[in-house]
Amino acid sequence: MVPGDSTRQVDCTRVQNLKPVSIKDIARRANVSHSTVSRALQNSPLVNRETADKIRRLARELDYRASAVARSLATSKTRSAGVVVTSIADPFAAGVVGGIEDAANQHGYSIVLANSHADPEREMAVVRSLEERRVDGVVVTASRVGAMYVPLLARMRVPIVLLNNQHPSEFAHSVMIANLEASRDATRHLIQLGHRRIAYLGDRYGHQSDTERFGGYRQALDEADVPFQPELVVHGDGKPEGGMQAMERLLALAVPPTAVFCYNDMTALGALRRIRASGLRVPGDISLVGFDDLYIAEYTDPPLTTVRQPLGQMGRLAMEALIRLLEGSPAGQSIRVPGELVIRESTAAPKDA
Amino acid sequence: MVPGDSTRQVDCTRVQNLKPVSIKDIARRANVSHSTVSRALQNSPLVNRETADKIRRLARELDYRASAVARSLATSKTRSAGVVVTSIADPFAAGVVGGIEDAANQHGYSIVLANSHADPEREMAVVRSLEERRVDGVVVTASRVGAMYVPLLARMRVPIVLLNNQHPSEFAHSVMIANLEASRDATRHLIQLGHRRIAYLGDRYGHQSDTERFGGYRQALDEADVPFQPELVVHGDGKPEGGMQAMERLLALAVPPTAVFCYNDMTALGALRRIRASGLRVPGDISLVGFDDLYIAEYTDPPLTTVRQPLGQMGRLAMEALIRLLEGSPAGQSIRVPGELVIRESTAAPKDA
DNA sequence: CTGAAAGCGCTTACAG
DNA sequence: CTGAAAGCGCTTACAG
Repeated sequence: MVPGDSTRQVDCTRVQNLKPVSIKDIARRANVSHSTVSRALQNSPLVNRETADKIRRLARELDYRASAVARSLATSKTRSAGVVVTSIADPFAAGVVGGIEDAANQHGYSIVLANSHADPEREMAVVRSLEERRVDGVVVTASRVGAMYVPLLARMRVPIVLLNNQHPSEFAHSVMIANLEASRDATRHLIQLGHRRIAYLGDRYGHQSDTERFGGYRQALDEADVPFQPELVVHGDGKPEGGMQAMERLLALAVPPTAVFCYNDMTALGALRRIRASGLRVPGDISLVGFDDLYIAEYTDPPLTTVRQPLGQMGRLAMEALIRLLEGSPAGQSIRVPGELVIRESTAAPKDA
Repeated sequence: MVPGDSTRQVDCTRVQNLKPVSIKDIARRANVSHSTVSRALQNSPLVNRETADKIRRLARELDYRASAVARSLATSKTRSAGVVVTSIADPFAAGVVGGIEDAANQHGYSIVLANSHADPEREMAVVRSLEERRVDGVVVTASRVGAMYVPLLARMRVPIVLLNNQHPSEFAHSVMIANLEASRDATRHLIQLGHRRIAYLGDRYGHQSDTERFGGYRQALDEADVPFQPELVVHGDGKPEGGMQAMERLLALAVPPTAVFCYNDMTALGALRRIRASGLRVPGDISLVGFDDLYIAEYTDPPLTTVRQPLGQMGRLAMEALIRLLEGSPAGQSIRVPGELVIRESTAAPKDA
C-alpha cells in the first residue's frame, strides 16, 4: 500500500448509488416468483407457511425496504398527508404540527410539510406541489390565509381538515378551539375574584376568534349581571405593540378597569408592559388574563393567567379526523376542543374588594 | 325536484375518487404518443414547436398535474428530503425547519417531517419510514440524539446533514453555530463594560456546545488578562430550574460575580428569577447574558442581552448543503455559522466601575 | 421530430 | 398455494 494513499479511507460523506434490494432480488434467492414475495411480505394467508417464513427471513437478512413510491403507484395511495402552515417557525404552528406528526406516525402516515407564508403565490405553488406528490389529504393551519385559499385547496379533490382557521368553510372539516366557552371561563374567573370593571382588549382585524372570544366575555358579564360598558372594549393588533397602545387608552379612562381580558398572550404582554410603565402593578392594581398559553406565559413577571390551547391535541385530532376521512369513516364536520384556564399570578381580587 | 331533497346539495367534504388526468389523456386528445407529451411537458427541444404548444395548452386546460410518484419511480429520485427533529414543538427545531423548508421549496424539493422524540424505537421507525419513502437525503436536527443514531442513519446510504447536533460525526456533513466565537464576543462585551468578576453558568451534561461556549469565555478572559476563577464556574441543567440553583451558589460566594454569562436563555431565565428573588437587580447589581435569543428573550424584564442563533439561516444552509450533495457539487464538510450578539437591557457597567 | 418499447418496483385479478 | 400477466404513470434509450 502506498503510504498516504488516500483511497484506503472510505469517504462516508459521499454516497454510493447502489440500488436498493427489491422484491425481485428476494424472489431470486427464494426461488419463487416476485408475486409470492409480495404476498408473503404483506402477510397474506395465501402463502405457504414455510415459504413465507423463508421469504421474511431473507428480507430481514438483505435489509429489504419496500419502496413506498412503487407501492403508491400501484395502489394510488401514498399514505402521506400534506400539512400547510403559514410558517412553521411560528410556535403556534409548531405545537400543532407536533400533534399532527405524532398521530400520522402512529397510523403509518408521513407528513409533507409546507410553509405558505400567507403569500398567494407561495400558496398556489404549495398546493400544486402537494397535488403532484399525490398526498392522500391535507391539513391546513394557516389562520391568516386568504379567504380564497380554501376553495383552491378544495379543488385538489382530497379531504381537507382545517385547524383553527379564521375562515372555516363548507368545503372542509375543521378543528377549532372552543373560543366562546374558554373566554367565558376566563371572564367568570375575573368576576369570581370580585371584578366588575373588566375590559376586553381585542384584535382589530375582525377575526372570527376575536368575535367568539368577545362573545364569551359578554356572556359571562350577562350571566353575572355585570353591566356591559362599551368604553371598556378596545382593540390591539394581536401583538405587544398594539396591546400597549390599547392598554394606554384603558388607563386614560376616568375610571380604568380593575381587570383586563386580552385577546391573546402577545397582546397581554404589551398590556403588562404598559401597566408597569405607568407605575401600576399586576395583579395589585390590575388583573390580566391572556389567551393561548404561549411558552412565554409561564415566564412573564408575574406569570400570566391565560387560556391554554392544547395545541398538540388539536393537531392530533385534526390528523385523526383526516385519517378517518381517508378510511371512509365519519369524521365529524366541525370539532371544537375545549381550552383550559391556567391560573397563575397575574390575577387577584381587586383592591377595593 | 322534491322539496328538501338533500341530494341536490353537493357534499364538498366528501371526496370523489376520480383519477387524475395523466399523460395518456393528453396524448389521446393531442393525437400524439404519450412519449411526445412527456417530452413536451419537460420542454424538451426534441418536440416540434407547435405540437409542444398544443400539448402544453391542453395540459393547462385539463389542469394536469404530473405524478411525482410515477416520476420518482422512473427516475429513482424523489426530490424530497427527510427532516428529523427531536420535536417540532420545540421552538428551536421549529425555527430551523422553517429555513429548511424555505430552501427546499425554492429548489423544488419537498420535506418529509418526522419527530424522533429522542426515543430509540421511534428513531428506528423514523429511519425505516424515510428509507421506504426513498427520500433523496436527510437533515437531522436532534441535538439530544443518541450517539448511535448517526451511524444508523448513515446506513441509509443517502447524504446526511447534521444541524447543531451534539455528536457531529465523520459520517456526515454538519452545520453548527460558531459557539466559541459567539461566546467570546459575549464575554468580551461584559469585559468592555468593565466587569472582571464574570461567572460562567454552564450546562452539566457535557454537551459539546457547553464545552465550546466555555472555551470562548476562557479565551475572552485570557486575552483581556482577566484571571480565571474556578469558583465562578457553575452548572445548571439547561433549564430555568437548574439556572436558579446554580445562580444561588454564585450568590452565596464571599464575593459574588458582577456579571453572569449563561449557557442558554432558559438558564438565564432561571438566573434572572433567582437574582430578583434575592432583592438584587439586573443589570444594576448583576449583568446577565444568555445564548439562543429565544422569542422570549425580548420580553423578559429587563429584555435579555443574548447571542442570536440565526435559526432560519442555519436551516437554509443545511438544506442547501444537502442539495449540493445531491447534485454532486462539493458541499463543505463542516459549516460554522456566526452567532450575533444582541445587546438589550440586561447588561450594564458594574456599580463600582 | 416521433413513436414503440422497455423499465422503474410494487399489487392484484386471473388461471391454474 | 403459486406464477404469469397486466397495470399504476412516468422517463428515456432506440429506431426510424
